[in-house]
Amino acid sequence: MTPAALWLIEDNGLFRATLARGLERTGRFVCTGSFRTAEAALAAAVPGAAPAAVLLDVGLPGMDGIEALPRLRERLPSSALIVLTVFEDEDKIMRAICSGAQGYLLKTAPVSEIAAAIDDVLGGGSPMNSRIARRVLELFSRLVPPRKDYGLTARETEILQQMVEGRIKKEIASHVGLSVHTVNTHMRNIYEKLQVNTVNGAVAKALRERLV
Amino acid sequence: MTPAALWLIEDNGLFRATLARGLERTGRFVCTGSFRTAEAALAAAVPGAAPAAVLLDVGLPGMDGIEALPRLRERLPSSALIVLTVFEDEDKIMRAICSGAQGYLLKTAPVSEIAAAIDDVLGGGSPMNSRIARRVLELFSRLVPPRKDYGLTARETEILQQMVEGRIKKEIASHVGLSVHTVNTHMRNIYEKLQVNTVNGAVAKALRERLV
DNA sequence: AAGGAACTCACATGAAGGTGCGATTGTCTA
DNA sequence: TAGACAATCGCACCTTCATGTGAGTTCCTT
Repeated sequence: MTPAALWLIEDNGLFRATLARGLERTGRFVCTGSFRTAEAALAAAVPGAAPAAVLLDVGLPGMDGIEALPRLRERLPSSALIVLTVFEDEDKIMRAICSGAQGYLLKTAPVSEIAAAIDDVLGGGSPMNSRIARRVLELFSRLVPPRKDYGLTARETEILQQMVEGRIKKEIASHVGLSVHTVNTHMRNIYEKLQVNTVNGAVAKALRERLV
Repeated sequence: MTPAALWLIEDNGLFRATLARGLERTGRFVCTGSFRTAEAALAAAVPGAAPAAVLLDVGLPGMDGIEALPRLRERLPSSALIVLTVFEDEDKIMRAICSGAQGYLLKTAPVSEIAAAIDDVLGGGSPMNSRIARRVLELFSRLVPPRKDYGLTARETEILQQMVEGRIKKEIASHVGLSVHTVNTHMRNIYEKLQVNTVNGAVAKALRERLV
């Protein structure tokens, strides 16, 4: 099996060289690109020279690793993008995940582990720390939540939708073809059922719990 | 450290007993509940007797493990729910993830590994197979829309968050330690940047586009 | 036929919000 | 050094909202 082509994007020259040597020594990889900044890598990212995987540091000078992700993805659609991090900032990693990286490795991990993880990614996996995984799952269940039943009637749901659209009572009334008074009454009932007492409370609850 | 209370829900009596014995032998766990069906576990799930974690087989007679998840979650809100699977059916696992399980273990894994994974879950992690993780990430990047940048400043974002919490200007002011006037001004700027002109419009936009 | 639930409309009042028109203070950066 | 921008605070005026209290209709179930 021929070695897989890798790119490294990492501002620390020593770490970059050490990692490159360590990975090449496994015989499974060859570093065809070595960049100090995301800008340099983007400039080199032309079709035809795409590596199998890109190892990308998040803490880069100039363009942030997270910012670079979507652009790299655009220019290297078939390369696996793997984020290297010191794992302090979970939020950064969450943003990286949303930007379409395939793997998240700790810079502190031994080379053998990093190599195994790269293989894993190239084989269709996404190795990730279990704590990160938990964060992902939590975000996930917020995206796809079990919608509770507050016993809203059809009319109430309709008006709640209008509220979520950002309309005021008057507008809702004319949209739905009712008097403001009626809309007012429905909103009271919605408030009671959702246990809130402002429009934005109701809107927040509706959107969070996917009631609409 | 006192052992963590576990429940096992698994129809195969032999496997259940073997697993229970193996886990208890580590000294870190004690099996306080052992059920053949999800229905039996649900009947026993009363407040006060909640275990630290529940190990739940997906392939159960009667009520499916996946169906049982949301109900268990409802009755045992503070227990970790861990799915045991033979890992053939990724789709089942995806549905389990959407139902709010915290961990996914292979039934074929050695007891030591299962024990380590339970510890991991109890410690706030979610161990998962890297192939599953990839599936999750793919689904994720499809669900999460690219967040637009409205150029909100740090302060504005902070106040927008408070708005989403349902607080009124006065409350926001005291929470953030500002005068109502300042909060007012920030809200105006938020409105302009988000192209809205009511709290609930801003809240709706923030939640929809995940600005907060 | 009785009862309940959903839906409709109305008035009034105090609280909260939206907006026009100011101002001063820092901290960057061209 | 001038200018841009974020952040802070202030007043005034009108709009919109929340809520208490009422009542009439239709439709479905018991």
